[in-house]
Amino acid sequence: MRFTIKDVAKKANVSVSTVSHALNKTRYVKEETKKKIFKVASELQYRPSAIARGLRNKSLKTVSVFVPNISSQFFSQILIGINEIALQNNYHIIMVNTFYNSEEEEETLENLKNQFIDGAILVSGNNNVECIKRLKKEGFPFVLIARDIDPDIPSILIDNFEASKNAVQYLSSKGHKSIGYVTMRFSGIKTLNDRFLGYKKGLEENNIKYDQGHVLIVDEMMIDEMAGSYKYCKPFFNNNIPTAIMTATDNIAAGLYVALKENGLKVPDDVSVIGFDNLPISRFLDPSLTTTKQPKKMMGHRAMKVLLDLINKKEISEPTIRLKTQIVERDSVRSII
Amino acid sequence: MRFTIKDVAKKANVSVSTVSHALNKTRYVKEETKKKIFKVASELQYRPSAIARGLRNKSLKTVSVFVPNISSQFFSQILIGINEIALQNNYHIIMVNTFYNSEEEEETLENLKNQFIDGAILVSGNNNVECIKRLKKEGFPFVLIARDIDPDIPSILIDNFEASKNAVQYLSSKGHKSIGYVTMRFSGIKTLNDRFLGYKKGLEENNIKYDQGHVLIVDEMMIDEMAGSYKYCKPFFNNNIPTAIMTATDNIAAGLYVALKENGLKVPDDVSVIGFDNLPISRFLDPSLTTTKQPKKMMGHRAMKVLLDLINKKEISEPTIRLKTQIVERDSVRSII
DNA sequence: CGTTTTCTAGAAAACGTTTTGTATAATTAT
DNA sequence: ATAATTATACAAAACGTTTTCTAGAAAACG
Repeated sequence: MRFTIKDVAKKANVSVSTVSHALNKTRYVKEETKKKIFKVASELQYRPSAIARGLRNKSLKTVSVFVPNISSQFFSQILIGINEIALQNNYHIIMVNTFYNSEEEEETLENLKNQFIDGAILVSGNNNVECIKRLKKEGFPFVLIARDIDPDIPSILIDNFEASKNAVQYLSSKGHKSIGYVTMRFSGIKTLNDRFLGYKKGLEENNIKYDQGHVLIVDEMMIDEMAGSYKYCKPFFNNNIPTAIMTATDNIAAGLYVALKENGLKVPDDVSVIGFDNLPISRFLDPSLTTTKQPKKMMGHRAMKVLLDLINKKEISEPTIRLKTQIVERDSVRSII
Repeated sequence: MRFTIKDVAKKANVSVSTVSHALNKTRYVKEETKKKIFKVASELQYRPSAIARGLRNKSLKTVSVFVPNISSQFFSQILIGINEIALQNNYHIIMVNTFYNSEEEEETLENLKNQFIDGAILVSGNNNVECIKRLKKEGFPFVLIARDIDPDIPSILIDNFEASKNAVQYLSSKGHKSIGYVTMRFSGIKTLNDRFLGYKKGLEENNIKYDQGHVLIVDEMMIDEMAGSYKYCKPFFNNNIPTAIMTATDNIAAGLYVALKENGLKVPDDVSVIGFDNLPISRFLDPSLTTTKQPKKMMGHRAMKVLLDLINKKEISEPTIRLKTQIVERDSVRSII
């Protein structure tokens, strides 16, 4: 059995409200009385019920985080960042793994909204623009990460177009004139679409002509990117090999690695590979993967901070925050100049 | 603004209790009235406050899951399993990432306990036996995964000793007579200790003498196993190489791979490697990693099911559940017979 | 000395549900 | 025809807090 504030009040011979005020320091309470209350509270190991407090204050100090697939390090790293700030502020995190299921995301969010959580962070993945605009209209506090929908909606982003273009530029500077691209289907996911557009723009700026035959856009890759990438890349890159291949994520690159290897192609001797994300594993692939770094933990930090501001009705200066990316050079790209 | 049960009652011209009974089907309500209530509820988009319900029912249908490091696929796969069963039962999950910080785990758990969550699942990692025994004594519902403390405490486990012994047996059957071992410091973590003992027993049973010089026990590897493994393995395996190396986890193997490579050693030509866990990435390492499979998702399933039983005060037949493991053969072990 | 502050603290309302206790009308059983 | 049951629905209590109202006593002020 747990003790309630009533038990403390009774044992300390004071009223419930005095206990509350003493413990929360919300009013004058005589030093002596205060001492007694603290003593009794500690004796009984009293811990206020978060639920009761939540009912009264209309807040459980809880937010939920929606991620498509916690097993991808891109999302888990973001989650770690979110978690750190949440912890500092005594907030709890309800984790929801959507597996890219838009409807379920919406349904769960609707259920939690205002009846449980103070706010939400939606990470990447789904494309339910309507739902998100509705949230915005309702004034429900939420932040997007890696989901680019509307500049007025608080979002933590990178410049995918620019970053992707830069990666092509990088490959070009290493002498590559035929550059392939592997991505998953981006039905309306702006993040992925921007990367693809950046790739094309990069080609253009470096006078490389776009070759449909070097581009692979894969369905059904979302949940298990590595496996999906492997499965579809293997036949695709059997012949007709560019000198370099860009991938939309590091996980895709990991699958590509195996496909290339099984096709008898060595990275980077036969073909260079550049990824995107800079996941922790990228350093441990063989060869270690050159990639574009996204500041994942920082994105989590910033998102949670903005969310707290929204919850506390502080002014947000700029809804959309764009963080810097950076190419991390490792061993998967060969100079062929 | 959100509507409450009162709003529904008023608009439907009935009492609050009738609304509650109609919606929850807990008492006779005339068909006609019922229809009206449902209609109004849907018009107002009424959703009962989980918090208010939680206060009344003393349950928010929420459990918390403590994992050491969500960025490791071992934990994220377990989490996915837990999540699936939780979702089916309309339970929410509060995720807590402990980073192997025992005190913080204890503190957070103490804060959540009985005042918020209905139960907890503690995954691996820490060694706070006292705290856990106390939980047990208090009758608080919780389940351990991969944390072997006491047969009376509900736990989902594998037989680490046996599995590890089998791995040695497997290597021996491939002709290996010198077998190294890499693990992290296991100050009281029985799981890891058992694996090590299994390794030693395996050597013994196969008439291989234990060689201290082939065993590396690393501190400070917990949070980032791959990086830690790499850092310590590189100098260690510079000379004095066994023909095969076992690692306590796949992540450690991934770090070892890079260390070996940088030392000019090829897997499996120069040295065979066998991991433990069968993480999704293991298939995509180069060469793909032979390893012992733990049924991670299933462990999550079972744990959550047992936890629900505990919460609902159902009888638990056998507190400790041991699941089967299995060696997954891939390309990192060479036969040298 | 009377009046205004300042300490001090209890009573009660409120948060939004669920559930128990009643109460009445309608139906069925005896 | 009367008693027992069934169908129906409202009022009120309870869950454990926080906060507002109210108010007495002590201290400061003029």
